[in-house]
Amino acid sequence: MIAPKVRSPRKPKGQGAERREEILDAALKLFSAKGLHTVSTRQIAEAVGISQPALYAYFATKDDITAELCIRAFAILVERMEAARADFTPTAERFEKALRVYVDFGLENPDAYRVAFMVEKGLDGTYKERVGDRPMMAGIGAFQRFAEIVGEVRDAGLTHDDDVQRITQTLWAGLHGLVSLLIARADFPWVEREVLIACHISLLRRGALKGVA
Amino acid sequence: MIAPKVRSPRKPKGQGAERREEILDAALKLFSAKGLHTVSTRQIAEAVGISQPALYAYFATKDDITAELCIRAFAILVERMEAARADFTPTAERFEKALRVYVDFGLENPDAYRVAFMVEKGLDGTYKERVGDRPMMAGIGAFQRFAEIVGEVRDAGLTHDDDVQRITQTLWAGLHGLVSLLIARADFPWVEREVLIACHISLLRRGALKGVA
DNA sequence: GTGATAAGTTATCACTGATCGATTATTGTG
DNA sequence: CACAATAATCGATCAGTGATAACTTATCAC
Repeated sequence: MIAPKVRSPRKPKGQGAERREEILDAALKLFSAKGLHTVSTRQIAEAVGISQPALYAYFATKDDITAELCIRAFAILVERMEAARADFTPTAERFEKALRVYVDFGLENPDAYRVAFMVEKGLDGTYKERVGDRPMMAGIGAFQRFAEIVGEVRDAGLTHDDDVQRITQTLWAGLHGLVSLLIARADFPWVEREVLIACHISLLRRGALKGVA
Repeated sequence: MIAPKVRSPRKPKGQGAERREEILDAALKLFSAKGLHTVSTRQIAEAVGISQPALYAYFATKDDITAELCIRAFAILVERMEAARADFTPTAERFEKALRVYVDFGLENPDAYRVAFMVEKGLDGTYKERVGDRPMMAGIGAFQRFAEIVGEVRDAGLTHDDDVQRITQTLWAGLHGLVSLLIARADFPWVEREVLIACHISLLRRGALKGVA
């Protein structure tokens, strides 16, 4: 039983980008399986079948890998939000559906969600320096799509508050709380998950919209 | 300009617990200043004025230090919750005040809050194994005090839902979302903080309580 | 004094993310 | 087909991390 150490064949000349993809895939799987900071660059490299320094030809930093994963995940969220908005009509029911899109996204992409919103960005700003605001900008992109939906509801005169930024941020915080707790504290004695989500969303709807019991 | 390397005098025989206190103080300061995982055990030790391995006479693990800080912080939250409950009367106004207690606590103890609710507990459970659920139990203690307050409001017939666990978890998620985002994403273009908090709390109140515009 | 022992030390380990310079393999060109 | 150019990659290594082992020193009870 010697270590297998399967080496992936060297990529032909122009196909480096392909390897980049392999790295991201391997990293995502490992992060999902073992959590973010228990996974080392060496483990990622081994999963891909290359040496650890080879990673640095594709990513300047370990954080860059997670950042890229996060950006991609947000691209998906933006898509879903746009889809939700495309045929949106300002009713309470459709509004709840839109909130649900966010929750589902978070629960289906827990690792990307973690990287985007739950990873500590050192207070001295070292993380920000290196990785830039790109993941956060991607997050804000999704946030803005969400704000557009909220805007339609407000224009229909359904909201208590009429400041779109204010409502959106408040709702976002409300959604984020649920998603992040369900992800980070999965072992908490929660009420049945589907029930909790439904309750939470209808609470947010009652809080934001008027006239609906 | 040589490194000072001030050594703290050795503690007399029975006074080891005192040193433990010094370590916790130093760690809290460093964590607050530089963030959780950018602070090393060597930095903590130097701040206290002892060698790095000396820490391990008082804490089995670095995580144990943060866990202890977190437990202490939650003791404070429990106190505040009990104070809020002591003279509680089930009105919408007092209810909002209780929610505010939670938010204020989180924003005043961001590092403890981070450790308790926002730190990744490796999915393989290594963190949990080592540190136990003690920080989380402390958090749940606070949660239960909160549930008692919610219970009073329900008994007064003010809530939409009548399942206390359900309401409490939903409200908690709502509060946590705001607190954790304000802590972790302080640089996001938030609406003015006080306004946001007020909006968020009244949204939660409208969502949970009935009959109040 | 003299042992016992709490308190603290130095040296070291395995591991982490990251960098350096050398070394392949592939490619378009002569 | 041979050859230089270069993308792709590797081995060796660095400083820093959390943690451990073995040793020393100060303090205390008797």
